Amino acid sequence: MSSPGDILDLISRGDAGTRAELARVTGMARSTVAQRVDTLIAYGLVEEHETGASTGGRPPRVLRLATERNCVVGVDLGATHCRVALMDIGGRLLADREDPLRITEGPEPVLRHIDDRMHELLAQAGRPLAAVKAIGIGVPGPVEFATGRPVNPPIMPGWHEYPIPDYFTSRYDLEVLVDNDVNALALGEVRHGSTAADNLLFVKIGTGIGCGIIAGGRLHRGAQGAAGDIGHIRVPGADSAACRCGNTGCLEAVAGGAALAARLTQAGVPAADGRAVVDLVSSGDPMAVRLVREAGRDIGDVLAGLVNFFNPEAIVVGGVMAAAHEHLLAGVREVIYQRSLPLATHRLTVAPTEAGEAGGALGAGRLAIDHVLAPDNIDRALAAHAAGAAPAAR
Amino acid sequence: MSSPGDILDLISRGDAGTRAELARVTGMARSTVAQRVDTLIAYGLVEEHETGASTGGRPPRVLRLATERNCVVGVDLGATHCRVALMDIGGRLLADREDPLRITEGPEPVLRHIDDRMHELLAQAGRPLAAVKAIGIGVPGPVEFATGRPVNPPIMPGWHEYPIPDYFTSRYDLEVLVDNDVNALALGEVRHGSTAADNLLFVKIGTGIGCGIIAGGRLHRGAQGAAGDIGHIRVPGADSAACRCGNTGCLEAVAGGAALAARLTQAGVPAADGRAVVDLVSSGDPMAVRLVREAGRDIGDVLAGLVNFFNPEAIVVGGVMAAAHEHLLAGVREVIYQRSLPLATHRLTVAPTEAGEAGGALGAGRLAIDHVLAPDNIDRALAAHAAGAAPAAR
DNA sequence: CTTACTTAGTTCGATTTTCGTCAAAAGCGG
DNA sequence: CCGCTTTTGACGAAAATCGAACTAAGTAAG
Repeated sequence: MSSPGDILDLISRGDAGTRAELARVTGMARSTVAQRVDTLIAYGLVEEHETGASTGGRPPRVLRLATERNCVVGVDLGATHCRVALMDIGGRLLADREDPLRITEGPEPVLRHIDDRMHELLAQAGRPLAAVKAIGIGVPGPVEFATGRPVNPPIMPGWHEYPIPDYFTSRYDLEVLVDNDVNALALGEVRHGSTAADNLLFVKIGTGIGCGIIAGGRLHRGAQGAAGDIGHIRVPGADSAACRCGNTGCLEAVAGGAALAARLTQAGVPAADGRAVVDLVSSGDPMAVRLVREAGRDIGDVLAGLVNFFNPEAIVVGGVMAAAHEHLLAGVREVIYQRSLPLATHRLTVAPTEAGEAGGALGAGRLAIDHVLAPDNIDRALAAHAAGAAPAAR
Repeated sequence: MSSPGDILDLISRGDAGTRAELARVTGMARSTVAQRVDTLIAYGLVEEHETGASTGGRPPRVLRLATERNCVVGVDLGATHCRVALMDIGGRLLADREDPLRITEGPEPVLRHIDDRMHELLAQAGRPLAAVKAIGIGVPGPVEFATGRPVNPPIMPGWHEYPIPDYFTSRYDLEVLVDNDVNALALGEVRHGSTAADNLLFVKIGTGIGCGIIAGGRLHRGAQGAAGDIGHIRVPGADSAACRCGNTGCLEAVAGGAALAARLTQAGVPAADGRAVVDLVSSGDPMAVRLVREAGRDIGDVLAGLVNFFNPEAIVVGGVMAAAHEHLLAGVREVIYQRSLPLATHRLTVAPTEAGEAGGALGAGRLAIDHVLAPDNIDRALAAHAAGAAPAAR
């Protein structure tokens, strides 16, 4: 028994593109499938496109997601930037834009900025506001996902407990998902990129270090939504490094972008931040290269433990520092393959992210898409639609 | 729309115990619920028991799992022991028995032993063989769960790729689930014990150290079924300890039962194995106490990292060494609360397991029960039953 | 160009499933 | 004993689903 939501799921995943195929895959009668499809078309989620290639008989009519009328907005909020992306529910990027923006300015100005950019992008892409079904936002700090409230975020003063979704839901008829930025990145990697993995770690190495976790095909957020905070795991042999968290020997204090910049500066090679370090590496500065490779080994040390514990099939590295991935990954791989168990590393891939600059925003958009297209939510929406339409028709 | 399987799920979880309650919970018509229940009763999975207490009107008839006719067998295989437990599908222990048995003897003798014990326990409990719907087996090594084949298990020579389920499925009409022993323990803790947690780590500290992972309410096995192998994570400041895995500084080489026994012996207090260490601790030997507490700190060091990464709501400690849990847990807690982030430790509980000696077998049994009662499997079984019965009746 | 064949989609009556109401059952309280 | 409440079973009504027949739209062979 497949509900309309399940049908839509098959269409959106590309598992079935025509009525006949849907009938074969679900095992339901063709007439029933046709009726389900009609419902979805009437509701505006599915469209009939061109007729496909014949396989010896009447050519099928291809079904597609109604990408013209259904979009989402993905937002990547960083400490000093804000990227907003407009995507259709097929996952295609329609338009995006990045601006410098200090998250420390507080919720209202930042959310107003997002709001403005959303309208700009909609105008640019020629889509109406009503086409936006959901907004996904990735923020650089812990969030209670269910309510969309940041929880004591270290680098987001003024955001603690702020109900981010309310800003938009009080103005527009759409849904808002707020999550940690690394979770968005991880989701984007498995659902948008080509890395098909049910168990994946997305390691973001920027100023700090964080990790998005896909466990059994689903995002793992942990009990308090604090999962993935690997920046403060202790690195063997680095007890002298003091971390902003108050402890010593944290991974972030050893291999984070800020830490590398500081160490490089101290060694006589001035570097303002992580990006500066990356630039030095690109230009072949031997000291910077050595430091980054060493950082890779430190990160690898922590990841080796996590590989034993979690047994992922892929580790994807992103973030500012990942731009220097040849040297960084060399160090990471070196230690992982040395320290992790053969069974766990046997088929493990360690690779840089394929998503570019817009990765975070695309991942956040994917979060929104997954929510909009979730079979349960579709069925609920259709039921509400039918209940609202039927009495009005009488 | 709740299928018969879902109905059974509600009954087995205790969420609804009468037809009226089921109707309220599922939102389906009472007549529909009654029909579903009839199906389950006819199939022999549910029984009507005594009438419950009236709440002012006709007293309801209480529905229960048909525990008389449906049992499972849970098996805990250790390096040197084999515990077999007979449970009903309600999770109640009917009979169990433990024998010394070297797993190195190889698959056939060991499985024959299990087979014999199963029949003994059945006779003892007065249940027919046909009542056994599934067997769950926890083994001390990595297993490909889907096929029930061990994968290069270090302490199980001769078991590599051996198809354990076949031994039983070729003889009897039942299903066999084989998993790592720590996974069984973890499952037993959340489903059998009182620790209700969607994200839990069960840390087994015996000769070696392993960890069962519950992520989002489900067992996390990882890509190769190798997840939870925390015994070979590197402990900061222990690089001198050589491990049997070939590396140095592994947790197991520092805090495992075998390592502790060796260190204690070296210090002039002879101890044969982990259990001997525990005995010494119980008798108040100061050296042993100090060592165990130190081991707790080392384990805590690794767990602190995993708490940051995984953000569980509970850590449960079991295994031989956990018998000395006052001192062990003191060390574990000490380091975790010092090194993990406040948000992650805020509501974290660290406690010894409540399951006793039979924990492993009970957990393995729970694995079998969960499989038997899984809504999808129930619906499949009912469909097959109906398809087989209907044509015969004509 | 026609004809046979194949596959896709639609229509509509038959069947099955589910619902909702009604009545009977079974206890409580006065 | 009688009204009240709650549970359960029964049965006709309503809805969902199926399946077969039919139409549509192509390919391939002669």
